[in-house]
Amino acid sequence: MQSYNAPEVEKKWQKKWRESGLYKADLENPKKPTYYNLTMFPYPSGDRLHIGHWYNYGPVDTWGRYMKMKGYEVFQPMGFDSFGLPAENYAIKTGVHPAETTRKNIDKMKEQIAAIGGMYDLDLNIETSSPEYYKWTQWVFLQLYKKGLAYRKEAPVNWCPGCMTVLANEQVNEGKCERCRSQVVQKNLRQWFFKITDYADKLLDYEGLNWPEKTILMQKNWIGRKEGININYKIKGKDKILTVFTTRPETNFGATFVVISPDHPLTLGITTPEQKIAVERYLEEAKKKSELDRQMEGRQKTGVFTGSYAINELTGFEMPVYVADYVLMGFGTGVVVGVPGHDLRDFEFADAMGNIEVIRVIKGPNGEVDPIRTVDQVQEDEGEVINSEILNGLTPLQAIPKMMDYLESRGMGTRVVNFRLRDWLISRQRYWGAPIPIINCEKCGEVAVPERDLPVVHPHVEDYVPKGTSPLAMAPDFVNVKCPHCGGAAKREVDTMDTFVCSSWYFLRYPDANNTKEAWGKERVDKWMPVDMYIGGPEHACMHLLYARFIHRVMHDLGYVDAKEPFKRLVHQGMVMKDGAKMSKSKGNVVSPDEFVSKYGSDVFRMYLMFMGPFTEGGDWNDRGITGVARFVDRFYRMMQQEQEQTGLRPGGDEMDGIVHQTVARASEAIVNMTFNVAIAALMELTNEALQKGLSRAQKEIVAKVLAPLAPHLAEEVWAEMGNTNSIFKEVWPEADPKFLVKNVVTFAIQVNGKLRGTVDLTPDISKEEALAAARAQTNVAKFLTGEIVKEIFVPGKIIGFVVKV
RNA sequence: GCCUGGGUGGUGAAAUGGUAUACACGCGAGACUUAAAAUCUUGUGGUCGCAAGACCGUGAGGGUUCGAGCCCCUCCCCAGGCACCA
Repeated sequence: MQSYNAPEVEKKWQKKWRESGLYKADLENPKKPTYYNLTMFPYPSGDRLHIGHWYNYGPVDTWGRYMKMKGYEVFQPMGFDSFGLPAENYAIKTGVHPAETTRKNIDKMKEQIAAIGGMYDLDLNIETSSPEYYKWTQWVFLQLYKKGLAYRKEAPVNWCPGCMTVLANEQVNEGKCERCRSQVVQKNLRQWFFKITDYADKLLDYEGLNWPEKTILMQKNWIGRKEGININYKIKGKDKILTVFTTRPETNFGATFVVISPDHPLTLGITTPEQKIAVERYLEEAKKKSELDRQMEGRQKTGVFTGSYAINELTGFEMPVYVADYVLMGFGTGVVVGVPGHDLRDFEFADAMGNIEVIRVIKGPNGEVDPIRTVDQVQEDEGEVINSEILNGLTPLQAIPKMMDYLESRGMGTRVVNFRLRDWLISRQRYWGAPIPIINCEKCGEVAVPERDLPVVHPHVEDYVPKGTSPLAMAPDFVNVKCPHCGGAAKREVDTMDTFVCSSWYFLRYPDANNTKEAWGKERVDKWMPVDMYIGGPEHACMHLLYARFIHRVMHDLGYVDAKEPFKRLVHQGMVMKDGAKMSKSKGNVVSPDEFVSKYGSDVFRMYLMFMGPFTEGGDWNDRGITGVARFVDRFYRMMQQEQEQTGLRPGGDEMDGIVHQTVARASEAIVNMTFNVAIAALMELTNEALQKGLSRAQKEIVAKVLAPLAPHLAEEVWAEMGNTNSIFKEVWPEADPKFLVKNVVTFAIQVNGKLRGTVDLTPDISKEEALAAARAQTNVAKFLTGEIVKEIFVPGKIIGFVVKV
């Protein structure tokens, strides 16, 4: 008997698969139902593939191969997200131009990915930094621009001093740069934005999507839709009106102050001469405060009285108007009405100011009606509305619509919907990104580059180290152009696009990657979109996955693609950690797959990663268990060889048919659930059994097919050794035949008062009476049936139970 | 603080309300071997017991049920997300 030589066998099949076109889908004329199986494309890294890549690409390929055997035309492409900070930073570090390092890294990475032995189509040459690709990224920009969805404005933006560029809100985490962890500062800059807020409502529609609830929830929270009402308050003695946004108008009888944001345009206008100096000083200080300072302050409230009063028309109460930096200009109207009795922040502010009246308008949990004095008495929800005339006796939930109707009918307010989502800031002051196809002409102003002039070629610049303004500005040939409109002297936009723009449409390019006339052909793409399965890390929930949905939806609205949503089913792989921490070079805890792959082979490594636990959960890496999978591969190979060197083993009989078909059922279910660990366990059990009892050839064929998606090389090898000349991946996934799943003996558990007292082997279709009798016959059961039997339980095939009164 | 997931042997982990701990690692014992490795066989939640078996056991405490890892309530811990968003 010959032992299994993984390195040799794996190389052989990888070559054969590549040559036979196993990795290719018939994109033009798929003859089977299409299945677009996609993993988030990687950025080209100078390092070797890490465990995270394998943890992702192995199981995705397993899924793709499974679907292929289920009869689908599977399209499983892979490209490279090659513009952006990782490539650029790598270039800065090595001192080699990013164009060069990117090229080299992609070529190297392609080889490594091929060595996994996945059926990824790597030949489509999708690289976001190639002119053939970014031409169409620029085209996408122009479509948005034409629709008024790309615009430029001066606004306070997040500036990362480490990366020397602005960042989108989504890229700021706890006030720090998502990438380099530098403290982000606010700057006023004129920048390009995509109007993703116009799509806020559309993006909240997840109908028909098979996505993790958690991801949907995260996006929903990020979009942050809030229904409320804008209430107008007159300023006493002034011809000015302050509009506040609130979602809790039912507490308005308890409103006793108003707070305006320091950034609000009316702040100084409503300040009285006596308060002017104090307010101006406060505004100065607020401006100086960094994000870090604010975090240090925590919830500690500061503020200054403006000297003005807003009139609460409901009560006639004259509400002092304060300016305070806890009120953000970016949300609602930048003005807040304070109900200190029923909002924690409002109470904290009132408390900090000292002389603000607190009125109770909701009964306490124990029916309290006395005034609220301390923070822990503040009652934010539930209860019964009191001291509120028309609303008395209602719950807050009932009172809200009534109050809104009331305010609207008297012209005091208007219902509005607000979102937490901000527009997507896409300009970057960095070198390695797609140029924004805009020309600034002194005469004509902002002019879009005509589509026929695309691509705006990314200029070669030697000094690309970030300085705070785009390095593209250092290329005079790039910057100075003729205005496409008037022919006069003009200058190009020098900022580049956020790489998330590049990655928000690449899945539309894959099926039509060589199209030179359009970004994609609609007919072709409609055959493949939406992506049937999209797999990637959960960290993209509110970035890539939101941006991609947005851009795709815009393209849908413009008629370029039929599908509304880009990703039908979404799965997040878990993260592989080491000693409870993220693997990173700085921590020095990076585990390289290479030594394991060369020692055990790709199949074993892939299976071990899957066997560690559920795919979506990831886990802590340790190499102790990999021998178990390696042993399984040897045992499996031996099991498959046994027949060829028949050693008197009985070719599998009925019993093995049952086990084989049960394995088919269990493994199929596990693969569909992405719990590959369970599928592998099922095959291990079968192998342990079959090594004792032997398998018939028909049984072996079934078993090889079940193994195929999990250990493709090994399965293909044993398939060939059985004398088959076609690829096992051209075979149809086996179905569990119910006739083999029926057992003629099942073990029933016998319970007395729910406690296990014995088991008994019976036919599955036995009658209740017979089963109960058989159970009673057991001495150990009879022992516990001393009292009066009040109930007898019979669950066919499973449980025989007695309930005894004690 | 709020919103999500999770807490099961020494370890990674299985379990449509029905025999908890499948599968694997590790460990113990044995076989093969001059020996070791590899491989094979076998045992392996805890306590008591020669055994049959009994009792306890899925983060803690309650509840529903003949029966709960699973459903309900309260709490603790861990991970992820959001966070002065009105």
